[in-house]
Amino acid sequence: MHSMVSRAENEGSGAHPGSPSRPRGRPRSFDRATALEKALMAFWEQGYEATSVSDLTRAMDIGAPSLYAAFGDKRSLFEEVVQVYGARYGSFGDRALAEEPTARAAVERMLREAAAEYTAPGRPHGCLVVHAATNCSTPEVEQLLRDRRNANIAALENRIRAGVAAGELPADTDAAALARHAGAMIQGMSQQARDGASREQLEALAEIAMTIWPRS
Amino acid sequence: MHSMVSRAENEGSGAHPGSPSRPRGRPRSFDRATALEKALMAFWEQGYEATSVSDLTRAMDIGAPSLYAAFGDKRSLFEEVVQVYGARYGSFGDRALAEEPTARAAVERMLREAAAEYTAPGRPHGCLVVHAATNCSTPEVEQLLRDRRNANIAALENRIRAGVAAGELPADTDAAALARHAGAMIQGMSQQARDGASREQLEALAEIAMTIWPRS
DNA sequence: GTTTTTCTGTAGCGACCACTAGAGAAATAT
DNA sequence: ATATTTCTCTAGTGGTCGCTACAGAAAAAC
Repeated sequence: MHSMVSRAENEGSGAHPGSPSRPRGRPRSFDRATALEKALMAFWEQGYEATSVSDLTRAMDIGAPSLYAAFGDKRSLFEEVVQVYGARYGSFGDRALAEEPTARAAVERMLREAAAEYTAPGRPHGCLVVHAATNCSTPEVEQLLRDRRNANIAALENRIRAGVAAGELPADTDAAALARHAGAMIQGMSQQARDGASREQLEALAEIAMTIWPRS
Repeated sequence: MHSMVSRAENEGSGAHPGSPSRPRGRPRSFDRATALEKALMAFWEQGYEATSVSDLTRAMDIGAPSLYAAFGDKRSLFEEVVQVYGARYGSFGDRALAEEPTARAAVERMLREAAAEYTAPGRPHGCLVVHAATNCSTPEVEQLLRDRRNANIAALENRIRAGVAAGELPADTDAAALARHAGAMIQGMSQQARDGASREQLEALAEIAMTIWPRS
């Protein structure tokens, strides 16, 4: 009888009394979004398997029963974390694809932003989606992240195809291969960021990678 | 205390009596090299953390005490596995660097061979060194593999510098960035192989990556 | 043969894993 | 006030983790 997501989230702090749809019983004593952010950082830094529920309750500063009441179980919490991560930290790629006028400019911006995102100070380096998956003994989690990576490559390919159709790239451009190359660059840069590469090193990498593109 | 590597390895089966330096007591009933190969496959497929000692004893078909007597502990066994992996499956890069006449040809061959190696049938896809590390709760193991990856990039850079010195590449070539790019390609291809990319897809990727190089 | 050395199988160690029952505390509604 | 609802805390569940003590089996040396 797990209760699932029952309440209406209480977007703000929700401490003011007399609120329209305030639930009946004792309100929870921690901020759900803040706790979720702490869980995100823990998973991002250590990966799914290596982050124990003890780690999570310590990082989120709540008891285990509170965690299970608010988020279901460890895997549900992680899936919610991946969703928040995609919206908050992993959206630069989609933004570049949507906003830049040409595919080449979009990919160039994507690679440059990845260089910055993956080495940003104050948070774990690299990409949570790329790193939290490997070494995972729970197949469903592994599949979840694998699907996301492949979907990103498919999105890249679609954007490149559109560029070809628009005449900004030669008609014989191998869109699938170009997409895979960009995907590999992203994944390789993520790995190297974990291994200590600096932002400058990754930017040099991104610049070089762009020279494979046909000149506009 | 712990006996470490005491015996002289008994290269062959060692079953023939009257051998010169046969040890005194009961000989072990399994072939050490075969068991090590089984452990290699298990670690390669699942990663370090996700491969339990139970998994290992089942794959190697020996009891836990035999495993500990022959290999020390789980981490020692893994370190030996990494060593064997490097010699047996991870040497194509070093070979390409050593045997090809130019740096460009070496990297091109390295990328093409990676496409084949990382998707070879009958064994796990991708690179053990890249994948067995992430999500690892044992810092020493993580560091061991990180050092190996960075050493590979350093080797690439050295080879490229030599190519510049030999006049096969322009004097202003950014050797470090070229090396990082190739390293990222390798790591990205490894990741994509894990995610289902075919050999043909990776080969197309490698071919494209080579166009960044100045034409000889 | 006996003695010595080493391996193998059973069985289990303490520690940690993800997870939860149950009781009391704290807020609501009436 | 009382009754109701929900959260939080303590404590502990069975399960698996990496690892090992111990006894018996199997080979060597003598």
